[in-house]
Amino acid sequence: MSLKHAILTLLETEESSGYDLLKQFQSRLGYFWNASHQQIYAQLKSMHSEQLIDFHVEAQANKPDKKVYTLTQAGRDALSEWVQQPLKLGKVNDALLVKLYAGHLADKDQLLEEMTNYRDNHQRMLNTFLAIEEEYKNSSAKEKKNLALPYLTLRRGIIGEQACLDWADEVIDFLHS
Amino acid sequence: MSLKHAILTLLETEESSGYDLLKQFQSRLGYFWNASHQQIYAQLKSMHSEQLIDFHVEAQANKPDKKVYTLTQAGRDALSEWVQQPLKLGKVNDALLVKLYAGHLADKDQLLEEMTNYRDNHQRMLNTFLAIEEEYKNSSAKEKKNLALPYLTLRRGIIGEQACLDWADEVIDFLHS
DNA sequence: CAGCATTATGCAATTTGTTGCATATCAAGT
DNA sequence: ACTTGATATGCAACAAATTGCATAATGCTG
Repeated sequence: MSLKHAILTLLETEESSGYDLLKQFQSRLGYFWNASHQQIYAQLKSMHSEQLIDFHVEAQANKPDKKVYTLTQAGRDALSEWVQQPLKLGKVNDALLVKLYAGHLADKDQLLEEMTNYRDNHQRMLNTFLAIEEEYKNSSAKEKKNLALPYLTLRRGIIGEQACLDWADEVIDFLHS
Repeated sequence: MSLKHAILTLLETEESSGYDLLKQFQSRLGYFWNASHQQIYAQLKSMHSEQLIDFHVEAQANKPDKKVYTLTQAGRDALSEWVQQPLKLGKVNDALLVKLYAGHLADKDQLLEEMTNYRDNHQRMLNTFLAIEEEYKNSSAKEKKNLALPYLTLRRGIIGEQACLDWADEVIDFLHS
């Protein structure tokens, strides 16, 4: 049940609507968490009923109203308690690897297409992350200090995506041979 | 619903019991799939009711009996159909990154412990994978050809674990400074 | 021989996540 | 005017995963 904690973490930095959270998970935080809008709205509802978060409705010019959520004290407490608990190891479930393992059942062109598609996706993510890294590098010393930990999570994204690309190149090379 | 396909893939290579599958997911296939024993046994049951797999009970000396599952023709068909379908992008849910993002709420020593623990785990995985790679490299040309695709999935493990270690070192360096 | 780990299997309750559907506002293009 | 796309929210049915419990045989260690 860690979507809860991912949301608490984001709200701790800044108040957001469900839609804001969705967009963050889809873009710059895509590396460490993914969730659908249905999941997010449902989670926000249940967190509100647990009084971990509060909201107010904000009217916007040129856009529909939104519900902006903020942490309550209980929410802050729950987050800091969670941060102090040790984690168990994360699960890996990578369907592409399963598919490649069973790849003799598909034809080479299909695998190649899947792999180049995979490579393109990760290249796109890497570019996004590198752009954010540039922003960070150009920020003031004070900002850098404040953002040091988020920056390290970004580094995970960059290093991980680079690894994806290196591997994809190996596989594509093999499939071409 | 891809545990199903992961299991079909493994059974396509060799017949196995639920426990065998569990052990594979925990060790050499840990990189690409994880599942609990409850999940595996339940999945096998449902796949058997769908007639994708068959089993026979095998008595063992010095160990409890086991149910050894094999693919049926329908199972083979389902697998090769799945391999031919394009995948959607995998989800990432990395609680360690969430925690690091919110790391200012924990104390440095705790984060350090979490990170060194993470590093150790991934070092252990990397060592396992490297040992398997050695085996592969020492196998015959014929074997190498047969195992080419599984070997590429192993490479994903190696490259990915190395990336984990590189990143962990960056973070640990930072936390020490 | 008592206690613990490993092998081997499973059920039931609950929590999470997915899929499909539904609604509504506003901007921009055709 | 009409359609498409982005913003913004949500419900309901279903599938999948987690957690807790339960059983049973065997091997090993003290």
